[in-house]
Amino acid sequence: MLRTHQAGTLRAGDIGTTVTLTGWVDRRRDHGGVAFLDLRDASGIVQVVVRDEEVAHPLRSEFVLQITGQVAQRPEGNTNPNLGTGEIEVVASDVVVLNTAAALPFQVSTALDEQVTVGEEVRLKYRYLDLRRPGPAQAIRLRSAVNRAARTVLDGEGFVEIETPTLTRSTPEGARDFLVPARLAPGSWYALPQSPQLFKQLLMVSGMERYYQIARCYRDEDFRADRQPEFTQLDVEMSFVEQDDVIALAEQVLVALWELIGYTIPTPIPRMTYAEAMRRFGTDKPDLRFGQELTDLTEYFADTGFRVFQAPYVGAVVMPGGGSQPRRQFDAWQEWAKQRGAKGLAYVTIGADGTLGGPVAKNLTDAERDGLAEATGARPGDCIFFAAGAQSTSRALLGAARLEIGRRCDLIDSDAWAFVWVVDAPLFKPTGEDDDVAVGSGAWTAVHHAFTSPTPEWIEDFESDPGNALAYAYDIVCNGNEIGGGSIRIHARDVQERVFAVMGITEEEAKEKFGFLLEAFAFGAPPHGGIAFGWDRIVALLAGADSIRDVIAFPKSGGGYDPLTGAPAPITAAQRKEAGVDAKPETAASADGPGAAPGTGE
RNA sequence: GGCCCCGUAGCUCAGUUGGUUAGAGCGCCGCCCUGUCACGGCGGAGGCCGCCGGUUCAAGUCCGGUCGGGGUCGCCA
Repeated sequence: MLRTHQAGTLRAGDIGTTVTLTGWVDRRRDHGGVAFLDLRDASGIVQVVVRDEEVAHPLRSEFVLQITGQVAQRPEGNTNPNLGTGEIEVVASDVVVLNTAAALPFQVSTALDEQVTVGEEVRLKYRYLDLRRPGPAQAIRLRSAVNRAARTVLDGEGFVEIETPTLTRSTPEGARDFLVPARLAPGSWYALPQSPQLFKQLLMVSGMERYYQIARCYRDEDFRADRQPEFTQLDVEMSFVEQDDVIALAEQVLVALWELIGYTIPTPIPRMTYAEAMRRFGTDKPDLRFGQELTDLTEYFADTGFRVFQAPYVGAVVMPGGGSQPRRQFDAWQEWAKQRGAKGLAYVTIGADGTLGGPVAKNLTDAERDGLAEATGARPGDCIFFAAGAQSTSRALLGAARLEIGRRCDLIDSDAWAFVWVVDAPLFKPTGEDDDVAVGSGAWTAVHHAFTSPTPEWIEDFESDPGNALAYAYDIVCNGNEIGGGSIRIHARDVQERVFAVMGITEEEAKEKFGFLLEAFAFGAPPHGGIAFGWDRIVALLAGADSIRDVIAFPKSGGGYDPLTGAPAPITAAQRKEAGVDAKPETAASADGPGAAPGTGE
């Protein structure tokens, strides 16, 4: 080793010891005859005193040094309470420059970490320098601790960590595949997996019984703050289990993770049905850190004369103190709603004396006005926002409005953690409802994925009422973020065929797309189910990061561009030729199979 | 793909109703400084104002387009 001690670990107890340290020059303070260097390594910072001006003068920020010297008590009044090593300093007897450093594109110094903001673009381009800073470095170290904690829990429960291929077959899942040309089979392509979903189910057929993997997944879709083209899941699958078993295991993992930041998640984590979540919060991932639940006013306005409220669904959400917003602010709400594809956002204000105001109020009868505050729970000074129309879109709008109200009115305790399982989601949704690409010829498509089992109550006759059939699936939601989800799978061939039938997928199409899985299931597939956690998002939540980019060592920026390596980049003509990118498929038929089945990704 | 915001020195930003030579802090370079810890002092370098076009006597500033970044809806579990 080039050193005997780590810089940040030295304490008063080391006084008198001769040590050799290595690290970077965090800052330097050169006084002519005496110079102070803040030497930084992974453990922290220690002050080094250099009395030889010849030696100290040429040193610059981020030079890599090897320092030998004696640990000494700092002179009276010169201690630095901001440093763990502030009681002592190292008086250098020998300074070796292990490497020099060019002037930096941005300042790295620990001392400036919280005072200097650097744009994300530069930080990502020089991510290796960014990671020298304590904040970004801490996030990456936390991620390592999170991985370790999960592995400890799963190893203790008898799970087997198994790697699955990243070069695989393009299977019809929800998202677009990343494709890799196969040099040895020009015109044929590998796909990068959107998730290890199919492989983990095969491992259950293998009798592994308990599988997990910290798995990289790839989806070629547009990005968001919480989305990257490659991302990580903690992927888990178990045999001979029911929903409660998977949930119990998942809770063990989550508890272990949040313990890392000193929070004990109360278990069991409460559960809510999908229907209840939609009814009360207008979303399948409710943020339970605050109230302002939606009110269903469909019955209330059943006989209304107001045209706008003569709709299949009328609902409302209350904005506390919103009654005094200026007109301009209400116009902004209209714009906000329109940006979400709504026609607008009707509202009623409640004056201090309880009289209703706003353009909608005069369209209501006296009776409708009188009972409104009570029906919605609104109080004087509040305002009530309404959405009327189709139930799903109206609730979605109110749910989004609720979140916006929570933010604007500061109703959300940012230190709170609110977990909930959302269970009993519908098994199918009508095709075309959200402008989905129609799958096969069916009127229905899977909400989760095509291998999700109906709940035990529905398994016999989900065909009779596909719209109300429930999936044996569960999502774990934290503070309004879906951080994981899974399901009990179909293991019986006849059930699988019946599900495909509802979705309008013919036997031939099923064989073409997931024949290998169906074949495997013919050889004694055990009942099984599992879950996948959105690892990047979970670590981001634990780290208090705004973006999952903060918890990924080398993330991509918008457009899938990596500012550090410059990927993606053009390839040479020779590479093109060798890769077979331009090869023409021999038959058009094989490349033109049935459409994609949605939602196979977990 | 739609909408919103941002592109000025290495970094973070200011730049008036369009008006001479585009500024600040930090960083960088040189010199000085023996107890600092965001050390200090003096001096200095550093700008295709993202790019292209337009309006104008005159554009960092106004207009159109484009590229890049961020956010959001679509999309995506």
